[in-house]
Amino acid sequence: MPYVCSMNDEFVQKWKSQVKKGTLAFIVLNVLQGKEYYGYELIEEVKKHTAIEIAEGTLYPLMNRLKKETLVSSKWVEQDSGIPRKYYSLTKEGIATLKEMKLYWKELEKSIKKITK
Amino acid sequence: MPYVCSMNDEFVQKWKSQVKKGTLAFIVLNVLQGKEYYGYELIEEVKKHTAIEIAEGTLYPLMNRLKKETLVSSKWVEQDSGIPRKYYSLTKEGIATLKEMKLYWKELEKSIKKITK
DNA sequence: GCTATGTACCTTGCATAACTATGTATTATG
DNA sequence: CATAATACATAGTTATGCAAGGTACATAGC
Repeated sequence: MPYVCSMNDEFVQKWKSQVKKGTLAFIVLNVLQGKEYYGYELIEEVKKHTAIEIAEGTLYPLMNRLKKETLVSSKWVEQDSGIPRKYYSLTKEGIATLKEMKLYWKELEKSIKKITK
Repeated sequence: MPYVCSMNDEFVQKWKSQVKKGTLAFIVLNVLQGKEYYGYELIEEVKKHTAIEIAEGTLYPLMNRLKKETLVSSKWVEQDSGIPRKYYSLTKEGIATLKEMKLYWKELEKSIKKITK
C-alpha cells in the first residue's frame, strides 16, 4: 500500500468507537420511537438506513441496560418457525428521557457546528 | 419539588458524559484549528461559545493523549507575571486526522438526523 | 499577616460502555 | 451434512470522562 497521507488511522478508528459510546443508546431509543423491533432486526434496520454498524455483542448488553433503566420493555414472541424473538418497545419513561436527550443532541450539534468552521 | 415528568435524570446525566467520549477530542482539535491555546484558556473558550463544559481533569489527560499520538504539539511560554502557560497547536498529522474525523462526524450527524426524523 | 478567589497546571481512582471473541440454538440451502 | 443466516447472550479487554485531590502564583479585602 502506498503512503497517501499522514493521518493517524488507528487513532481515528479508536475515536469512532469512542464516539459511539452514548450515541448508540440515543440511536436505539430513536429507532424504537416508531415501532417495536427485535434485536437482530434493529441492527439490520440501523445498518440499512445509516452508516452505523452495531455489533451484536454491543446491542444485547445495551438493551439490557436500557431495560434496567426502565427506558424500554421487552416481550418474547414465539414464531411459527424459528427461534422466538424478543421485541423491545419504549416505555413512558423512555419517551420522556429520549425527549431530553434530543434536546442535548441538538445543542451539541449546534456547538460543534459553531466550532468546526 | 413537584413531580413534573417521568424522565430518568441520572441516566441522562451519565449519557451526556458518555456522549462526550470521543466528542471532546474532536472539539479540542477543531478549536486548535484557528490558533494556539493553552489548556485553561481552551476550557474557557469552549465554555463561552458552546454548551460544553470540559473539566480540567478531563482536558489535561486528553491533551497528553493527543500529544502522544502526535496530533498536537506543545510549548511552554513564560509570563511576565504568573504561572507559565503550555500552548498547544495542531501538527500536520493533527490537521489530516481532523479532516478524517470531520467526515465521520458529518456522516454520523446525517444518520442520526435520518433516524430522529 | 491571613484568607479567599482566580489563574494554571497535573495525577489518581472509579464508573461506564464498545468491541472482540465465543457460545448456544434453530432453520434454510446447496 | 456442512454452511450460512437468524437470534440471543456473556466474559474480558480497553478507553475515557470526571470527581477529588494536589501544586503554585497573584491579587484583593479584612
